[in-house]
Amino acid sequence: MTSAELALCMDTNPVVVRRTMAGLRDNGFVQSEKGHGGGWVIARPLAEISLLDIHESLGEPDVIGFSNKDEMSGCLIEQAVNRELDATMEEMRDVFKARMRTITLADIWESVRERFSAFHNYKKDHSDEA
Amino acid sequence: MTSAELALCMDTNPVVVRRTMAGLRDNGFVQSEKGHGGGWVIARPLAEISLLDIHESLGEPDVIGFSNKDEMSGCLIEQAVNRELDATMEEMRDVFKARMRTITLADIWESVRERFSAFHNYKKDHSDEA
DNA sequence: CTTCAAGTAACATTTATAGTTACATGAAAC
DNA sequence: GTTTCATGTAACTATAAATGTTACTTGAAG
Repeated sequence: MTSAELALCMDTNPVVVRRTMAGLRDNGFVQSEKGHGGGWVIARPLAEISLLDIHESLGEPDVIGFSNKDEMSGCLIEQAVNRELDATMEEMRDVFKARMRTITLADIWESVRERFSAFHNYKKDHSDEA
Repeated sequence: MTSAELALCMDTNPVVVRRTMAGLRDNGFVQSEKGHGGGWVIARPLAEISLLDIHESLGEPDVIGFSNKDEMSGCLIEQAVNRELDATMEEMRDVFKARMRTITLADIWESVRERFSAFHNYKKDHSDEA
């Protein structure tokens, strides 16, 4: 698919798509081609791409919604609170990574297929109603 | 202490202090008085104020640094990813709350005292050097 | 009745993220 | 080969959330 097509799907801009995909390309998860017939293809089996791979390829944006206002504060109270918060943030990041590591795009795709089947069967079972 | 004094300590603005303290006051953890000699006092023993109490009093700002772009998306793939992310976010929030619940201001204060003593003893032991 | 301090609404500033424009690079089609 | 299509990327703009500020009101003590 081209960046323009992906941008349409994701309701965003082709340049944003390219920026986002750049990290995935650098890490070998997708490939891009210029010119006629160009665009993006997935470069590895879905089962070999974890959500953690993607997160890391996107530059590991911090998954914690708070941070120490001043890491080098001279305030002893602030330091004491920061020690607790730092430990908490580490534990939260570990939880995040542990989960993301185990989930692959193959899992996501399978999850999509299951839901789609359920929807399809529901429609079939109820097609003669009302 | 007055809001102005606290603002100086925290390198911020008196109004910001009042806004922030408002939730703590509404939940009974601090009290405020107007006029001469007014200001803020802590209304309960430090051991009875947990970091979770404070977090909740501050309106439970979300501790997760990411979110589902579109919770009601019709895209089956986005939904599948969101199911995984939602479960992850829940687990991360649980980790956060579990920790914050067990830490009280008394713990923080004790931690400050320990560090201060260590610093004080270090200075005493090295006061005749250089 | 003056002074001090919180309460609060309205506004301004800042910062990070996302979106956009513009142009360069390179590959296929004609 | 030159036109077309698509990525690569820098620079700029817009948007939104958090924080800071101003201005004014309420209420208590001197």
